[in-house]
Amino acid sequence: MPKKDQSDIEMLRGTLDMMILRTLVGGDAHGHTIAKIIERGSEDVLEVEQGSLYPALHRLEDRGWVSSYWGASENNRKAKFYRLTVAGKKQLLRERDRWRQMTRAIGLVMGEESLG
Amino acid sequence: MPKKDQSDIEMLRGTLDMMILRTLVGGDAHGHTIAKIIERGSEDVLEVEQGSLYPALHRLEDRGWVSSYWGASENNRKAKFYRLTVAGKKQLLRERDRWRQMTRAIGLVMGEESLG
DNA sequence: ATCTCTCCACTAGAGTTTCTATGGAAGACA
DNA sequence: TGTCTTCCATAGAAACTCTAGTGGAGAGAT
Repeated sequence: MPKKDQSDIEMLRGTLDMMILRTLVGGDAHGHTIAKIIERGSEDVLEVEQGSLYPALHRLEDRGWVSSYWGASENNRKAKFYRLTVAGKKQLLRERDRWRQMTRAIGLVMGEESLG
Repeated sequence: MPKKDQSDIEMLRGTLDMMILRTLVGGDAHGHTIAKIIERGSEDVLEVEQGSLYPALHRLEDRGWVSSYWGASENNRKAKFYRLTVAGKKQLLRERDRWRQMTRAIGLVMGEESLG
């Protein structure tokens, strides 16, 4: 497995929570599945480490953006499922708008044209 | 002055260095000017705090992406000018490509369509 | 001359997120 | 029984930005 580049780490900051919320729009899911959906959805460009994923899920639950319950996974293992709350949906829209505004602003600074 | 939102902070992570390097493509500049160029270039969406800017400049210099020299500013004040090095130009291209790849990947996950 | 404003550089400490590296429990299967 | 895979979880380190300051020096007004 290739070593993660530092720039990857930094550029992903703050986007994991948003992508988790987005994933849950498609229905309740547990951690392992959420990670797979994000990874495959990004054409395997993004990697979701467990050490990032679970703290993020707990963070989202603490803030009330998601709720959780125990159930059985597709493979019949015990798994904690997460559900997007009403507040979480609003948060997702806020974060998506913010993401668009920020990437647009950075795009303006970086310029659309070639740098030589 | 409005309080900075946490999401702003996170989404800017890792992009400041890239934007500084990009700014220096237009010619040598000192810290104060670099900040203004980025802020105005982003239509004042981005704010560059001094507490972020100067550590970033020192970081870039340590890594060899920029070099520095003392001079006089446009207002005849003492100012430390920064110049993009050859290695810095290569780094800028790497970071720009990475930025494009990451934003594209995140865009795929977030979906282009409305969320309702 | 002195005061005040603006420009310009710099630093310490706190806060947040992510990483690496583990540990552990439980079903599937040979 | 033993091993593989799935699934959850945490500790400690690393990195960057923020807030909140310090300090100096030129410019212009009084």
